[in-house]
Amino acid sequence: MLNRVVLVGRLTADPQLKYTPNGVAVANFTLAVNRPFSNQQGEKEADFINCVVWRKPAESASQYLKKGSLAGVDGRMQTRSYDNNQGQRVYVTEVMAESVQFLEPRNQQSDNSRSDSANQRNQQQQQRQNEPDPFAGGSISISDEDLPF
Amino acid sequence: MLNRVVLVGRLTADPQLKYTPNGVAVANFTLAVNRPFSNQQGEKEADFINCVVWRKPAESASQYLKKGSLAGVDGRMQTRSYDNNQGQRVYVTEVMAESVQFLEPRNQQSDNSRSDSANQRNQQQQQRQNEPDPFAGGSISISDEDLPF
Amino acid sequence: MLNRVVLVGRLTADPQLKYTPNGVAVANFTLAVNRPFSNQQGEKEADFINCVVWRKPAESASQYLKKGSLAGVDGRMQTRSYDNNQGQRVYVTEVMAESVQFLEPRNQQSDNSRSDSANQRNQQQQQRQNEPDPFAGGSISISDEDLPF
Amino acid sequence: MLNRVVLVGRLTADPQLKYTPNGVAVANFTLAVNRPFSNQQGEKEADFINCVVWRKPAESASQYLKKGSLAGVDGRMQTRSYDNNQGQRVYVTEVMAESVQFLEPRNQQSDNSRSDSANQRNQQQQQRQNEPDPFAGGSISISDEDLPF
DNA sequence: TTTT
DNA sequence: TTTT
Repeated sequence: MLNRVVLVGRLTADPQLKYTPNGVAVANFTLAVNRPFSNQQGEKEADFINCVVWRKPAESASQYLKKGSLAGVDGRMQTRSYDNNQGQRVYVTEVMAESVQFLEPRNQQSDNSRSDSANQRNQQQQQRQNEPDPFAGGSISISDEDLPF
Repeated sequence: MLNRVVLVGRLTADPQLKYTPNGVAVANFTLAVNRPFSNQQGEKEADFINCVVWRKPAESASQYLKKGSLAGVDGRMQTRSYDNNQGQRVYVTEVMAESVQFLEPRNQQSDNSRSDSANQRNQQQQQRQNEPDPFAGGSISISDEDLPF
Repeated sequence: MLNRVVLVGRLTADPQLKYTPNGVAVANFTLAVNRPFSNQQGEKEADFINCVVWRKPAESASQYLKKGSLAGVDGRMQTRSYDNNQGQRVYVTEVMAESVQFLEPRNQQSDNSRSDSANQRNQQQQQRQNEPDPFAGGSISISDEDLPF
Repeated sequence: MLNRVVLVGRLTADPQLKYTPNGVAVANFTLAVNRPFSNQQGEKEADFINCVVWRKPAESASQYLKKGSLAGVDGRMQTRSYDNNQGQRVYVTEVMAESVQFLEPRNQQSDNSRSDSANQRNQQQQQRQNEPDPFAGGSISISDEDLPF
């Protein structure tokens, strides 16, 4: 039962870092992966692939990646479903990234090139690391049951 | 912009073979790929991954695979969206299979073990091959614009 | 720095199970992977790819696989070199399998279909598991320094 | 019989472009792919993986890549053997790259940052493209029989 | 809801 | 809507 995905593409937005009620880090981001060939109208197309990362690599991704970053992902495809607020079942396919590569040339300068939301996220995260907050992730809906291992 | 997926799993149902208005074969099937580990409730879980194949391998898949068959897929992840009849945008992620492997031990007997729908499909297909029908795929909604190349 | 390999093929011989001086299991086997197309002489060709597995999956591979078994491997390519007894440097490329799939239909009967060397190996292994031998792997040249992690 | 490899690494040297007697382009290069973890001595290690590309992507690789370039490869593992001049059989494992990605940020300037051998190669290549030389690849030992398709 |  |  093999299940392996490898992607290289660019983030469509800054990664979103959250914490489960138990304090486990999860980051979500979408990779835009350009298709090798143009379509019949001669347009360049891309696939937009949702990725999830857990634990340490989640925090690294959130720290080193931002909108537009070139990144590589090695992971597995996963599917799940939930009922939306209109009572309809929604099916989700995403990539559980086991490792994330930062393919952007190391940026020697300070991080002020970072997008605003990335800076904000970063501050929150730093805060969290200094004082392990009992309310960590308290208001978010991800659950420890989604943990891959 | 790498995009590569490799899967081995079992078909949840017989493949669905169709033809575009131009007579190009497309087959759809879903692979159930069991996860390597049990979840926190100790249950075995699986991912259900939708696959599409075009042209010759579509016809082979439809001929050699049926519900429950073990198959390998080598392809790319693709995303698309459409508006459903409630006017909502639905996002779809699927695997465009470039090659499909039949991992079931070659079945030496006649094919009467085949599920009913597989037999039906097969008859249709045979008919089609004998008399290339001008209405081929006439009533289906897939379009030649989805062709990968 | 992505490095990912996925293979499905047949073992050219029974796996070889050994133990490092520290008692860590390693298995070696070669997968014959048929090429998708025939060559210019119309002959079917295959690639013969050396694989290594460590620890638990090494013991499982040695237990469940034998010459001719269909198996899937998910791992990484590795290279190393050594000096042979003629004093020449030999370069080796192999696949470090992180997981091995047994794609043969579960064989319900006893294992007497097993090749002789597989049975032998198996006996040795069983012995080893019963009385953890201080000389384990004593006479073999693999080293704990090759351990992947 | 799946066989899929995806790599991201850096070229250890400029690619070597040659032509078969029939004028088909082949490029060879080695990718250094850093391992994710340090070894037991705390040293960072890398795997050095030989790659071959044919036809158009061979010429692109030779044009856009040089020693040190970050590149991605999507392809298949291949093995072959030959007898060296000491009459010994040498076994070779390499990656047949079906596609090569240039992951270096597009270099807006002229190409004078190119290594000398790259420039030389390039000139030769340009010459070849202008006047399709009857002696193309005349002195090299690669054969059209190695062509993948 | 999409990236360079 | 899910396979052995």
